[in-house]
Amino acid sequence: MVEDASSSGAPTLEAVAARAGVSRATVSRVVNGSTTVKPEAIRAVQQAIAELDYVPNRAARSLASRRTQTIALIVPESAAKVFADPFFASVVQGVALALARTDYTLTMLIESEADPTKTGRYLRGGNVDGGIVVSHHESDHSYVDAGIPMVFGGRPIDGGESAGPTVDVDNRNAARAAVEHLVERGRTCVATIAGPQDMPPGLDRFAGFREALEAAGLDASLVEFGDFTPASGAIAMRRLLERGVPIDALFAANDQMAIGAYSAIREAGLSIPEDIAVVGFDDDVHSATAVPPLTTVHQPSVDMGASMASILVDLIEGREAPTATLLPTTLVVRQSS
Amino acid sequence: MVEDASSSGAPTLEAVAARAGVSRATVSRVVNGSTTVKPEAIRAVQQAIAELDYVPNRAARSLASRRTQTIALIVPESAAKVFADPFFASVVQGVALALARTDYTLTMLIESEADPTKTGRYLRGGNVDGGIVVSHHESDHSYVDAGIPMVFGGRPIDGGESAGPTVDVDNRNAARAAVEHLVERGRTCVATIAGPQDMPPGLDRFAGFREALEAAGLDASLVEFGDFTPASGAIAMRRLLERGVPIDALFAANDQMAIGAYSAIREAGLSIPEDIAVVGFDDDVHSATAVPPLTTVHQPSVDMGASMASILVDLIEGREAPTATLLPTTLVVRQSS
DNA sequence: TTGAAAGCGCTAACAC
DNA sequence: GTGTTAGCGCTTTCAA
Repeated sequence: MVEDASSSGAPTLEAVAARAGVSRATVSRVVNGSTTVKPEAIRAVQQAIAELDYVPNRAARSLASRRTQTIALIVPESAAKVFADPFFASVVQGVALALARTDYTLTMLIESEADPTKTGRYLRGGNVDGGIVVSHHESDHSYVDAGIPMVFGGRPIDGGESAGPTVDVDNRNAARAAVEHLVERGRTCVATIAGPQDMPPGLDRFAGFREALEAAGLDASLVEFGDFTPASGAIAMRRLLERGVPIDALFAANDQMAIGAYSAIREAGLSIPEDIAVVGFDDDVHSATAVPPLTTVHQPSVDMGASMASILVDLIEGREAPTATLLPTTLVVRQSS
Repeated sequence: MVEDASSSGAPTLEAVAARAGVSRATVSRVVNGSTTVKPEAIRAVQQAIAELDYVPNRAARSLASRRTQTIALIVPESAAKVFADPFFASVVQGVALALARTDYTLTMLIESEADPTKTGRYLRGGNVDGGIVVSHHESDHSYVDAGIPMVFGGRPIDGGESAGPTVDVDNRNAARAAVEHLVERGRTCVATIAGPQDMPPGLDRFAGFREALEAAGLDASLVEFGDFTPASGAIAMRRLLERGVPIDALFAANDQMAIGAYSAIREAGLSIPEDIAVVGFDDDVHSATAVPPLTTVHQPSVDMGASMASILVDLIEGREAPTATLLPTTLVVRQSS
């Protein structure tokens, strides 16, 4: 179906102007919602736009306005983890959904391990208006001074100044509350499967664990480390059990490791929660349907993504934005504790 | 740090040309790998590019060349599922990784339910060179004739002509093999939790289930439907058990529903695989660490994403590409069967 | 093999 | 309020 015999590709602003009987500038004004246009002109333009099925060309708009209306989502190449981890997946989902309601477009930037400077150069090349970083594993944030606004998920590694606003949950206090819950249930030999200690969530949840036990006067030496994967949780749990000391509760730094621990606990012929009560962290999709359903710390992951997106948009558009946003967690008590 | 006192923002091609002592056209040729440039000129330009830390401006390039070097990843607004589903997450990961090795950029397009035409208009607006569609729930693919190449994950709904190349696994035969495995293990009362029957994977896996049982002369009426979520799996399993007829095996149309079924089976005081053998589909991250580890059909999800990406790039660049790619599945036998 | 020049489709002063 | 006029930074004929 040919819309306009004289045009070859998509209709241009010029075609709209001609059809509406106004100048290109006026069409541009209407498209961009300028208030200084006569109502009748607005109507004429809108009708022409509809008739022609006109869509502004992003590249041209961006070139002329020096804005790209594009936001980069920066994920590490070890993206396996980013997407396999339901928590990150929800954060991404939150970002994407929030942005879908704006005029911004999301582009995914995988940090190439082969060429670590690629990401930074792309950001500095004026191709995006801002960036969202959803991992903290690396401390080499060479893109921090990309000259454009950046928002980070999770607090920066200690010592590293935050390069921009952060959106996070209070991991330490949330972990502390989770462990206190175990203590209140009468558990006295509480172990933990901590996360990697080069990542803030790993560090902070571990700190919360220790705080809770020390406050209760309990031993806090039943510790093994995992890398947030189910398999690492299973391995860590086996090591804890092999110590041969009594354990009546476990705090896992995330749900995936908790689920991994489930299998090790079962292998050992122990039952949950009778022999060992388990609490996780994240409240991912699988925790509610685990057997038994997992008590865990719920993080508002979709909201975190949405917050990051809206903070970034505020920054890009020159509005004020909080430099550190802490979203509330809640302990979801199910049958594992 | 000011690289070049005379320039304000990022260095332009013009600045590179000046520094290298050549024309802008020559710089453009070098950047785009033209072979008709003298080696010494190439070197001079490359050095200038390095010194200036020059990055081509995408918008300008796209405007002039009428190519965008951008590929859209189109996901339904019910993106909750897309990202919560580890299978889709891996597919996306495969797409992203494959594209990271090319000059193409991935932009995520969420199909707005509020304005269903938005996606189509964006695609038709010349903003991307091609699109990858990773869901088939909707039959309204209004973007099929967006005038740009499109690649689809999974075969189209019956009747709907494929609007472009598809990448898929042979769901029917894979399901059939999974069920045959149960039959070979001596199971005779095989139930299934099928997926939604408006989605090809749901349909095809169900068809494979029936085929296998009919070929074995067994009853194929133990069927309940779920929506691929763990919760729906649990509910469906409960309904199956409530029928009061003997069941000694279950084929779930995906792992998430299989895991959901696990809890219903346990609630009923039955054990896996002694009382009921279970086989899933997808081989997602959790299946190996489930208790017991789940026997399942492994899909090469990352490869599927990568295939979609490379097929799309071939199409965009005018190369031939297969219209239907079927990737191999393998039955991973673990302890649940 | 290289340069000059003409746009790509749009925005943004600046006049009117 | 609206039109005119320059470009935004790059690619791409066309000549040389």
